Amino acid sequence: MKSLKDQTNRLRRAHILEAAVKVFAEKGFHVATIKDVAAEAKVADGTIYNYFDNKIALLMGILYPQLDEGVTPSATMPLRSDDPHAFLSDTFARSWNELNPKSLDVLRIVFSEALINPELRAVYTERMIGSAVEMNRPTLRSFVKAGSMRPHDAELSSRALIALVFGFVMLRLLGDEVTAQRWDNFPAHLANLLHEGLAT
Amino acid sequence: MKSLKDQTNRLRRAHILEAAVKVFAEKGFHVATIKDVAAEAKVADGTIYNYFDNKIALLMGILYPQLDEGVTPSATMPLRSDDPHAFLSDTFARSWNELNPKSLDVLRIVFSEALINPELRAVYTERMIGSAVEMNRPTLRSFVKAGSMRPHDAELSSRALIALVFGFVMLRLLGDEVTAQRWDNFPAHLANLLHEGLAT
Amino acid sequence: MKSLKDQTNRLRRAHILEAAVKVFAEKGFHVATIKDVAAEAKVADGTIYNYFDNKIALLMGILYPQLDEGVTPSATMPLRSDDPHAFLSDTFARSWNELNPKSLDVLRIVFSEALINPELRAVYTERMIGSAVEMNRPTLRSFVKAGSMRPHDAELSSRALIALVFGFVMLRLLGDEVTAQRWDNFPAHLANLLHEGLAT
Amino acid sequence: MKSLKDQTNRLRRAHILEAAVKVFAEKGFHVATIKDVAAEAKVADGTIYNYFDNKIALLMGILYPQLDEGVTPSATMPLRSDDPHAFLSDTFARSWNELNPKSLDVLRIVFSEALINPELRAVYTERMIGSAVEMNRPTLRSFVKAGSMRPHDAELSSRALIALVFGFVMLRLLGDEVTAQRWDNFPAHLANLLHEGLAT
DNA sequence: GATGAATGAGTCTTCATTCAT
DNA sequence: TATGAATGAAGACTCATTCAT
Repeated sequence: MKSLKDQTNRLRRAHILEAAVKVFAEKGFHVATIKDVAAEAKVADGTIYNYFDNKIALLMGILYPQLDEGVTPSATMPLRSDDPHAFLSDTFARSWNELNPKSLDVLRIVFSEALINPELRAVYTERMIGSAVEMNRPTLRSFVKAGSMRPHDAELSSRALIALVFGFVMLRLLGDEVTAQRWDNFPAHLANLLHEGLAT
Repeated sequence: MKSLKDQTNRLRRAHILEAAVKVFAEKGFHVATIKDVAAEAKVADGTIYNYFDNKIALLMGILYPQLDEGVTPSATMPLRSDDPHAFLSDTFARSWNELNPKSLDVLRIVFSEALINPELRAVYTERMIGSAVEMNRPTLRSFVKAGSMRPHDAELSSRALIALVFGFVMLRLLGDEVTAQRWDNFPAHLANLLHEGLAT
Repeated sequence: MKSLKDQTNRLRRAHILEAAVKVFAEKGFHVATIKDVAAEAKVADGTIYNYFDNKIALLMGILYPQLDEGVTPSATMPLRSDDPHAFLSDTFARSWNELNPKSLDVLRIVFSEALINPELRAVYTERMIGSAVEMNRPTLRSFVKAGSMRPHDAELSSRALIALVFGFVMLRLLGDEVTAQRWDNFPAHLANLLHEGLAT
Repeated sequence: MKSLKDQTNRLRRAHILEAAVKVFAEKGFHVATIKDVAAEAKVADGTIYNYFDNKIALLMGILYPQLDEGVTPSATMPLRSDDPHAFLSDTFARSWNELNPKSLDVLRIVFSEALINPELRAVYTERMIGSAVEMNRPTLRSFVKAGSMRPHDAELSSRALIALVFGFVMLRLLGDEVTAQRWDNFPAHLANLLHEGLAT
């Protein structure tokens, strides 16, 4: 019984969150109204307040699952750490794999808001960037140590990997057409670029 | 006489815009109020409307000078295009040179707003990304043609260069501490990274 | 169920309109504030916007029922058209019958606003004056044709009838005391005046 | 010297008033702004305040000359009081003579404002209606006494005369086309109508 | 729990008025 | 005296939130 209620509750909550993601991504958190979200979710305004304390709680509800997963999560995709090129390939492939339309909508909301909301920024940066760095830096260091990568500052390079992903996300979210059209070509291209360099 | 009034007018306009940049960067365009901007500029609310039609005109006033310059502008910094490594160094150096605190504030505002405002996005993307690509792609292609870079898709690589810059801007704006602390190390590091690659 | 909500809705709407009539008549449309109307209706400011799009919609809400009726409407009062004197008596009696305090308030608002608002003027004039003329002119003509009135230009006379009514409305609205005190004597007096003339 | 200054002062004042009449008649007193009037008069906003205390003083400046004259003034047009029909003719002719475009503009402003402004209404009614009645009633009474008019309540008839004029002013101001087109036919028509009546 | 009308604090914007030049 | 920029009070309108049904 409790389980059934719980189930329904969870579903309705998720349903509202999904509507919120859509609406916030389209209009922005501040411009979108609770009425907009309610209309999208096909519930009454007041109903939303049965599942979320207030408008900001909606935003957090969108943000936190994302935080729980990290930006390069999913045990579903393995990450080979034995070979530098494979590692780079896997890193980008994983990120690209995560970047489906839904998560891009979420990133649109999160980026837009985190840029100007210090609290959100603090939470997000620590979790997302932190966990991404923790994932890359040790591996890069181990490659250098093992002599399979040339000596370089892994702290900086790990940031470069993240920056590349963030940068491409921005290019997509800002509507760059080439980025969108050739989206699937980038993981391999970037892996090569970083592994081989541009020099002859 | 006309010149004097014009001068004062320009100065006051610029003064208000500066206040707006500060306030919008701190609170975000939608959360910041005209009263906030007026207080920061130490003028009355109504005075702002002597210089700008409405709140959105303030945003555009911030945005357009930026657009006029492009993201990698400044005839002040030359860009050597004879040598691949020099070109990459100059490219990043130039971008980093542009990214002073004031322009980062502007980017904070523009990114945050462009992510959720299609019109702004259209203008910004076309101008900023477009002009940046026009700057990189032909040079990359000429290097490949001349045999001083290994063959690669310049369309993709030019996006990668821009994505790196955008990505690092995001890392800074999102408050990543390492990025801030080691900010000045990145241009050289990135130039090397892209030129030599990580392979041994 | 729908009927109940509809009913409440209509009632509240009418209640707000009534308050608006009172307030607009007292202060004038432009001087009266939404807060004034809300206070008179004993609702919050925002509530008014649940029933009317904006302040002008309130004005139109006041105006349109009036327009639907015409200035000399009401099937309740018959208008004898067999005898000239009876016709004149009925015409004025009818108008006077319409001119209760509530409709005088409405006329105060409409006249004041229509004098300086071309759109309102166009709508009002066409409907109100037009329908009044359509009512008088044919009858006057038929009386002339039948020989029960002396020959005269019915186009001009029909305007004179309307002008008399409008003029007395103005005298009342402008606060002329004699007009107010002897209000009920005018229909008969005017009918005689126009029928017999002043000549001996 | 003083006379010269005085002269200039008077002229400028009149110039501003003229602009105010035009602007107020077009937009209405409350909708028109001081800036509108200043633009029409081709002076700066502040200049108006050198000649008038505030916006309401402008309105009064428009109104008072009107009051000083009364609505049926002008010693220029004689009013024959020996013969009923001549008297009626002269009365309407005089009124019509006063109703030039400029004074109609003034009446548009005054009527619109007096309808909703009790103070203005009090002043206006007392002066305008009062003086008009003083002009008609005694003459009507004398005609009755002399037997050149049939017995009737002169108090009511004098109001009817005024109401007719006011009513036709309203018909014009509200944009009735027939009234405008046949404007000059009304004085004679109305004099006949009231003198002879409509009866055969 | 769901609903959606009511609320009223908060915002943008206007404009009469002032006053330094 | 003329000017017109600065002022800030005031008003239309929005919308997150509450709560009676």
